[in-house]
Amino acid sequence: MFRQAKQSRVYQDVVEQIQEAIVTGKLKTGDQLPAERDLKERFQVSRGTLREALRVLEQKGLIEIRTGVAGGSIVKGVGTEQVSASLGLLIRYKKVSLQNLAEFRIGLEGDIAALAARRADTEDLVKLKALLSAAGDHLANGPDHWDSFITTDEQIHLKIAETTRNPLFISVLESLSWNIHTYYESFLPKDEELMKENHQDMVQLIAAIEAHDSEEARRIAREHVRRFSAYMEKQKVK
Amino acid sequence: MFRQAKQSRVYQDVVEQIQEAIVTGKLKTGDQLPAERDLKERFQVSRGTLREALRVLEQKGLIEIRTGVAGGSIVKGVGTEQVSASLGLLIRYKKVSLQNLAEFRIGLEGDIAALAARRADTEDLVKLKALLSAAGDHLANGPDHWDSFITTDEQIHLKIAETTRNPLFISVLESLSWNIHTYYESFLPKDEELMKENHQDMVQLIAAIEAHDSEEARRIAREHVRRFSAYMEKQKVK
DNA sequence: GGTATCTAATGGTCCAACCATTACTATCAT
DNA sequence: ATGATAGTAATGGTTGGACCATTAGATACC
Repeated sequence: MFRQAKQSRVYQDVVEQIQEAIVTGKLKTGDQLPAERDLKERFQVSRGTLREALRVLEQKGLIEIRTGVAGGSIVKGVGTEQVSASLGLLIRYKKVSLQNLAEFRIGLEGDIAALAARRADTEDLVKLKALLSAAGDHLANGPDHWDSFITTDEQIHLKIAETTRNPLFISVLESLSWNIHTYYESFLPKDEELMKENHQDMVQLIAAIEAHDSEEARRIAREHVRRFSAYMEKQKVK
Repeated sequence: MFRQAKQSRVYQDVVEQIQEAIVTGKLKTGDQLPAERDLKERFQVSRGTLREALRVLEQKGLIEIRTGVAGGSIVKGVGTEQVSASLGLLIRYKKVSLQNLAEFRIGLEGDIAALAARRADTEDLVKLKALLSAAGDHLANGPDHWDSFITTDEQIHLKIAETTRNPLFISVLESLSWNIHTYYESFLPKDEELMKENHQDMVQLIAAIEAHDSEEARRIAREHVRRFSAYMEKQKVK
């Protein structure tokens, strides 16, 4: 019913004023805030208090702070990084298992593929095919290029997510990929046979997207993630 | 290829040490950190620097700070609040539309329903039916109880998510619901006919879950969210 | 014309003091 | 005894001032 009474913490007021200016567009991405010693005068607070406010804004991803002359706080706008970061923290804290991640990802990538198949335009397809061909090259160039292959493979997944034009799909997938990479890297497939299979999946998936066959795209994507995850699970047991 | 070189900002080091202790479980929810004047000695930093670190941790939702004797920093653990908050910022900044939310939710709830149908046990079904019956009562009691109906409806959705036993589904759905409620509350359906329809959807959905018919559950859930979202979109235009 | 050095502005850190809030305690009136 | 009241001390919140570290631009030098 009621919210907690407003805490009269000075720095919080400073945070709100600046945040509001950014969210409402009075401050635009790239704009530079006055120097700390100026701002402290304008807000009539001490420098320490002002700095606590800036720390909070930085943590929210709204500003970026650089040192040196001509340094200072520049406005970053609002991006998806914070969603990814907080989701990542949640994953680590809740000790979300590889299996949980995989299960979620199967559904997510399926939905993404289905939507992408409906919305892909020529430009999307050009970029996807370029990535696909790059991945194929890396695969053909032998074991030394397998890391590049895996990186490119991830880029393909991300590009497909971008094709949905929906920032939610993009940032959630980003966060998931990042977390899998960071915490389960050692289980990633380093097996040539499997990588070839993965590559074949991608070829088929992109073909389905090009044909705007959304249910087929969903099916392929789900099967792809499922196989990939099963392999990782097997690695883990070893 | 390379990540940005580690910035030698003292407060950042303090943040990482405390955050690591929390995430790895050395510090548990409810634990109290030493007083600022103690901590500053342990980390060998000034009080100002320490406070910047605490501000960041507070912003991340990892600790809560209370004033007064016996006050101090207490560990909060990691919840979905931060994910919700950063998502909320994106919504306000107009990077995520109601349509984006709806689209994402259709996929998510479909996957959740399908999984829930596979995993629901007797206990889950008992709870779901209890909620369902409560929702039916609220609906029958007239307009004064419509808010209760909506609340109960959300609880049903959440309970279904819990039935998946996967914290990712639960957290993401929670975060989504919270944001829809907060930023699009005025578009929520207040129409009796529609609410009855929603309730019917729930009856069917839970029946499908009980029958462990996962694809049918998915279909119903998707259709349900789709209709619900379409109504909200229409309200918005009005 | 290029290179090295200096300069000044800016963020980062530290210190010491005092204010504001609040759980606990001692006191006092009933 | 008991309940209200005032005092006390610990804790976070804020302030002002000083100095350090970093860096873009100006200057001097070769």
